[in-house]
Amino acid sequence: MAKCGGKSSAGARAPSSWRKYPGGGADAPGAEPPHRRQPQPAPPSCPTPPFPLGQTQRLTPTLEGPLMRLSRYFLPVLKETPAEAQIASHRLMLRAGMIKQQQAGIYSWLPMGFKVLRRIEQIVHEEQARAGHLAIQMPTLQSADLWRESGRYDGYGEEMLRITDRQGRDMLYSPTAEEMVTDIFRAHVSSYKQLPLTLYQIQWKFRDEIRPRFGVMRGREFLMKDGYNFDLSKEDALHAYNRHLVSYLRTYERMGLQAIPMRADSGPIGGDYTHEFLVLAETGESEVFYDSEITDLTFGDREIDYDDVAQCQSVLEEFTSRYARTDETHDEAAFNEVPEERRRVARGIEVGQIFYFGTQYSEALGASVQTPDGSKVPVHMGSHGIGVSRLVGALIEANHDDKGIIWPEGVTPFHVGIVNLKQGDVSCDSACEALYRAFLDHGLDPLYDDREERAGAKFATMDLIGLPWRITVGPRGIAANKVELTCRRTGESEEMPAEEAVEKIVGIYEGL
RNA sequence: CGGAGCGUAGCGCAGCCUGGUAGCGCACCUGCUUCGGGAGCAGGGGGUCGGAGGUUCGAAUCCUCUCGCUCCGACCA
Repeated sequence: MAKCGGKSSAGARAPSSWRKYPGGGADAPGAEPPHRRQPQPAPPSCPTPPFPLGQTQRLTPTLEGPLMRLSRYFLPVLKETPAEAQIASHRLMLRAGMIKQQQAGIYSWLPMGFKVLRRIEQIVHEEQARAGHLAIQMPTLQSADLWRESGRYDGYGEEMLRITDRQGRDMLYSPTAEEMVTDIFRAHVSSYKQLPLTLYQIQWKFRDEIRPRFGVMRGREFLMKDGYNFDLSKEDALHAYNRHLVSYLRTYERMGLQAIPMRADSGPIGGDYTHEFLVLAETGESEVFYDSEITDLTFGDREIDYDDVAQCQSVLEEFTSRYARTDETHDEAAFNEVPEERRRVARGIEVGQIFYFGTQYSEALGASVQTPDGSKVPVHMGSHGIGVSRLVGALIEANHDDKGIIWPEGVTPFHVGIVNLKQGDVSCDSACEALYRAFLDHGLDPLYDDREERAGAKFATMDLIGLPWRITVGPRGIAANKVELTCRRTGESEEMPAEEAVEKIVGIYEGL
């Protein structure tokens, strides 16, 4: 995204264009339809669809249904830790068979890792839709000419991967997309009446880092949600800025993460108009300084009207009123005004960033609109990024123990693991099958460990891959009509009838 | 880009210094036993020793070049 000088920040990547957003992704169940301008009254005689809307986009059974049995799945777990992995998330992602490194900073995503990536994407899409933003998809390969127009082709430096095609045309693998989205805008928008507009995509990016490390946390190829707002005035653009801050708070919280907005380095632009979102973690790359009161703030289930300027402003003020800065912008004097017992110095992982940068690109690329008085003005813009692939690493950094990953319910690749302790035993097998089908019927993703393995191996695998809930089915319990429900995070177990366990798990996920 | 290190079976490693035609653990395959926290025994399959060139009767081992990866620093979503 675009600090003005051309360096950018924010980031992560997401799987690409073929990924399906059933029902349009945006209107996920529970998400209000995106009313960007005026609410549209429903067409009077809209026929009732033959199936309940929203249901089709629940999970992905069509893609993976038959493969949720571990015996048929592809989950290449490792007992030993590959030598190159230094930090917990990298180690655990390799051991849990989520990723495979292909080159320095470039990874393949194996089924379970890819599933987590898609869960994160789904949340991002739903929250973007809620804020009224529109999903698009731009190419990863872009023409150098567009970047010459903005002046960034020569300015960007070695981080940009430059490619030449067979005709000798200069191209590049996009590290960010201000130029291209502005090109789209200028081609199709010419009136203030078409504003405000916010377009975003979830797309793979490439930055040729000198030294990739920490697995997907600092790769060269990464999946990122990058969004761009177009507004008539600075005032409107600052509302877009606030709106993004609010929607980002919601987005991270749904993933089970606390990401603290911190005043960031705005580069040559100056001003307060950029915030980074940091997840506190020992392995974070940034040193952060904050008032401990900031970590008590949660978004909760408060109602937000994203068109309400005052409300978005007040949320921003609430979440940015305490001292919270990275080492880039740290101000020792201001920090010292925080009561000593509340001063915290820690480390954080940057999982997102928002900017307002004004008319830098709209002027360079000629993106302007006509105002009511007939004059032509360049639009005010901002850009915003969420590091989707990086978030997978950050989530694990923030949620693991010595046995493995502990997924928050919001992003877990499978909602529940079913462990059959005695494969081949008729009563155990049928109890597991019944559980498995019951979860599928409720729209949940179960992972059924039906392998011919010993109990210890199955437990170790479940602990490693970190599903939040495990149901253990053994001959002992089945004789008493009981299964065991275990919480991965606390390790607590409880015996209960299978139906009750299903009910409990379903209840937990319905409450999300 | 500066400094350091490593490439030997899918993974983790030994062998290299002191050249003699490759080994261990895990994983994998077969059988038997075992079966609520990564089982035991027996048998078995799998390796252009990153690549190229050189020295030598002979190179995983010595020399040169090269490619890849990792770590520290600088940098960074």
